[in-house]
Amino acid sequence: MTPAELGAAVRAAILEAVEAGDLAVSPPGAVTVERPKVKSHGDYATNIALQLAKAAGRPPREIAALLATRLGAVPGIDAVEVAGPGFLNVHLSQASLGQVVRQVLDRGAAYGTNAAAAGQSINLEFVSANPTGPIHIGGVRWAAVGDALARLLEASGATVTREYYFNDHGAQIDRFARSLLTAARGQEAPEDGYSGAYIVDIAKTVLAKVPDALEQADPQEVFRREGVEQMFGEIRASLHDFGVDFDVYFHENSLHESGAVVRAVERLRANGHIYERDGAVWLRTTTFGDDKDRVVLKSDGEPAYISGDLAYYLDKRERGFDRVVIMLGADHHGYVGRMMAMCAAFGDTPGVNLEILIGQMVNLLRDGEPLRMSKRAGTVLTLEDLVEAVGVDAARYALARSSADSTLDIDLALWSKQTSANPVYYVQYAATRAASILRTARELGITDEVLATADLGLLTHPLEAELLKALAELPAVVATAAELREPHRIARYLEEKVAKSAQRWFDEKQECRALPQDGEAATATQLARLQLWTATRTVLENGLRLLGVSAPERM
RNA sequence: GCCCCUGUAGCUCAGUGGACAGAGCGACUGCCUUCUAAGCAGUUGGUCGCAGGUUCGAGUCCUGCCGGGGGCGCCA
Repeated sequence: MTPAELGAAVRAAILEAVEAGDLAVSPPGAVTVERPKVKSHGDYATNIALQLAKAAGRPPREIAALLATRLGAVPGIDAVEVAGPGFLNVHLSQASLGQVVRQVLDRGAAYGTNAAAAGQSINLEFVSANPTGPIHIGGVRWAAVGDALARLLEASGATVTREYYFNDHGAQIDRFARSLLTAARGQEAPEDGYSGAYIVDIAKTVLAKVPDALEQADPQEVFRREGVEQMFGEIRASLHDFGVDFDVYFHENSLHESGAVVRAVERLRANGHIYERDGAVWLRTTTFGDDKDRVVLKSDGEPAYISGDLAYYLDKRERGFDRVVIMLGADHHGYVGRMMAMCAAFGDTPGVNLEILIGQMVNLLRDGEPLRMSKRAGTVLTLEDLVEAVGVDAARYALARSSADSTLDIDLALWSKQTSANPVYYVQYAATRAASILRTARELGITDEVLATADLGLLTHPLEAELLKALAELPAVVATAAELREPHRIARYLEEKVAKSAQRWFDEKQECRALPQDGEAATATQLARLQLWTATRTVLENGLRLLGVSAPERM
């Protein structure tokens, strides 16, 4: 019996009680059960009686007792106790616990997926770093977290488009182009320009591709066009090497060239939210809770930055996405108010049609001390540097295992350590251990056909029960992580629940050995244990895959 | 001044209103003839920043204060 099935059984018990006239409440839509921290509180517990007490107008313990009687008769449930203020503590039968293995094996790579977000069409925008330089650590975090979130949402049944907004319009790009031009001429970088060695490299590449670039009528335009394309190619390549590929790379420039910006402004004007003042065109975002109104078209006739966002949002909605999700760094949190107001001004619902996820900053540490990022001092850390220093798996895992609400310290010395100080290896090690045991079983001639006959009710050791319950949690963990947009929950679950209980089980070498010794045939219990190892390997693989991290066969 | 994030063990951090607050690292002690010791067990270590409030129940929700980070442009 899985947690979901138990929850359904509890709900059924409530319905029965209501029907029988024992309980006067409107039944809850779904009942969730949780794993109690204390062993004596059973395999699963629910506080549903406490929740129903008010509506029912009866003491919670009384309701709990009522439900306990009904639940006690459900097959697979060994015992139900009423505890404390009105908790229901449920003990499952061993045979019932073991069935989780069957479910994991049947579903395989699909185990853990759920339908919580079925039918949703989500556009997830992340990274979107400007093509004026390589992706540095600010963007790296969103690459890891954003891609993991995309995988989670897909695992919860949503259709997800990963999108990268390519900011190839405006003053920043002009500065970039000017910097390339001056570099090509062998001059010093302009005052407000970009300097780094990559500027010189790109300038050279452009010159190699367009030898007469400096002689053309508008050389800066040549460097803009070619340089941006070059930079963008590099960004795309390093993201690809990081395991992150986008479905759509959207060019801001296209919004301006196609007239989409003008159309978006006209749409807002038609909705009555546009006015003119001091020669500029304003969006009255204060109508929808923003601090102040925002200029969308500057008095010099140029579009303000936000106008691109207006058109972009509209474009996404017109492409059929009912949910537009954007991940931004904390340095952009000031945009949330105006973006939400913009969403409302279009007649949409902020928080539903538009969702903005703010992630906190990252610091680079050296010897435990924060390091100021400085191009001149050579302390800029790019995505490529990070991958080179610690590897894709360790980098993605470390970036995704912390809550995005917390600032993150990147400690290269720590992240590149191949020890237990580095949790990614802890999880991967458990996965390879499972693989190793299963490999040996095959070598001993234990075939899948033989394994399929295993009696999972033989998994009666307490450490086996712990592991079974850990494996049973994956679907709920995935659903919650997706719903809360918190991929780090997957990592913590893998570390603290799955890998931990698998390792403890493995270490019980006297009582829980899975492989036969001395050329003997495998016992029925050992076959069941091998199936549990197979299920464990599957859960670790599925969980790591959600984070974009590999589950190696060997370490 | 206003807005967002944050404050939990010596350090790094989990903990979507539940029961006795957890993990890793560090320190100390054990465990390799036998499925991978990148592992396991144990000991040590907490006024969950402070003060109120809501609740049967608060690390979690609300208010105020204190500390840390970020943001408040006709920049992008």
